[in-house]
Amino acid sequence: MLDKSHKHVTCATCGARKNSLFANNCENDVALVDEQKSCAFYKKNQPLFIESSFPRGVFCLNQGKVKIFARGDEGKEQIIHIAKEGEIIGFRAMFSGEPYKVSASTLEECNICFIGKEDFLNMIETNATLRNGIMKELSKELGDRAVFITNMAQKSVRERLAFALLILGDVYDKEEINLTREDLANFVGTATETLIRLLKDFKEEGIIEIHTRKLEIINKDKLMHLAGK
Amino acid sequence: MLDKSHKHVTCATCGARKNSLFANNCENDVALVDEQKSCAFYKKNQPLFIESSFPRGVFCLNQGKVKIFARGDEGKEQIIHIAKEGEIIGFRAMFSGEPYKVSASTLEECNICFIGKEDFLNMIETNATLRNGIMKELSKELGDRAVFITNMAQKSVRERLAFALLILGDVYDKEEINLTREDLANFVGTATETLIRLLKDFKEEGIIEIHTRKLEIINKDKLMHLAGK
DNA sequence: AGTAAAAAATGATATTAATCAGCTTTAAAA
DNA sequence: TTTTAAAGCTGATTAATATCATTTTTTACT
Repeated sequence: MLDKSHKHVTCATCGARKNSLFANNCENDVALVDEQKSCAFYKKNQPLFIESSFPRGVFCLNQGKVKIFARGDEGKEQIIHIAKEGEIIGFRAMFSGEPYKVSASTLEECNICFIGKEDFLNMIETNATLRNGIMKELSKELGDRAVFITNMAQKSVRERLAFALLILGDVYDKEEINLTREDLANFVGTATETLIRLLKDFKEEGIIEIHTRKLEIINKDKLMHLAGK
Repeated sequence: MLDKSHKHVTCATCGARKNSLFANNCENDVALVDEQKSCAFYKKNQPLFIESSFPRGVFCLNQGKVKIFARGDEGKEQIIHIAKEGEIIGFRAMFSGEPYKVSASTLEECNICFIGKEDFLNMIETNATLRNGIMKELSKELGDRAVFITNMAQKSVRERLAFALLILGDVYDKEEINLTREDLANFVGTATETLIRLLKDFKEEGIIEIHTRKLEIINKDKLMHLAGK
């Protein structure tokens, strides 16, 4: 259970920071930003920002998981990414000059800090290490999305589910994967019913175990083989 | 018909540059790079670089069209983007530290200049205007790809074709869209046969005209409506 | 111009996955 | 702890699109 108070998470001692873009060469910057930033506890299913609104800053995920998703024409969510502890969320829109093209919402209880646009851009402008890290991250994600698009276009739902479970296995690390069937379907890009049937297949094939809503990967090799990697 | 010699295209007088990321505040940089860079004429269907190789620099498209694509497990191409005059190609991989995740190949005769990695990264490091332009571009593309993924997951082939034709209408501007059916299918993410049938439908509905292989958009409004925008 | 190869087109069929409707279990709230 | 709502599950049916086989047209080459 998380600490539900709004008390400040100090960057200097933040455990998530060592896995973040602020890990190296940012001590001075985070010390400065530490007083400006705000920290908050988020309940499950609370929005951080929504598509087509304008960004005011970036979010640092200290604890919990956050889904990043776009909505199709009929309002159906397509989950693009699931962010975990240490990730900085929403920095893309800092540079594009456009409104958000995606929305972000908590998947569980989270602790999240917020850094204002001015402060963030200032850091980017003056700290080359941080900036290069950000550029590297933007570039990596761009590459990942080329793969994502290709998978969507060419793989079957079964293959995409295998791929998705592998990604989620990393995101949830030692924990069990904990998403609603609908969210998982919206990540894979399929109907909820289809997803449920495939999960059952995977279970019967000894690939996963289903603990009510939580999923445990039993046979990662088989999953990799299925995903075509 | 293009000039087929390998003669140098001088940045200072390059017509494509004014529509490029090198348009503003780059006179000094391009003057320096002008002597280092190499320029070449490319025939149709020649590769610039291929997936999983390591980048040595970036390509400036002076004239012609270039497809950027990934290959699925069965080798089928998924076209991610079609670049036109003025675009800088392959800069993502300059920053990611990874090999290329996509391939690039000419769709027609092209004039293309090549700037080495060192020179390019130097410019980025020292020219904030250029750097911000690059970051903006990376960010914009990242947003576009979120939309692309969502379209792939949620739209029908018919809707995606409409969407694709709108994009291609911009890319080819006043010219007619000039792609093989297979390339178009690989952009839309469908089978060539399905694409051909849909093109026929669009033609019968008065949305496009088919001049053998070239396509002309007749009713852009209808296309926008179909694409769900 | 004539020929070969590539691209485009068409028809028939198979397959995947979506949709719809109903039912059960789990979680949340009164 | 009972009630209600949400999430999960199942079966039947339909629809969209891929696949396969073949023919026609266009383009490139000698």
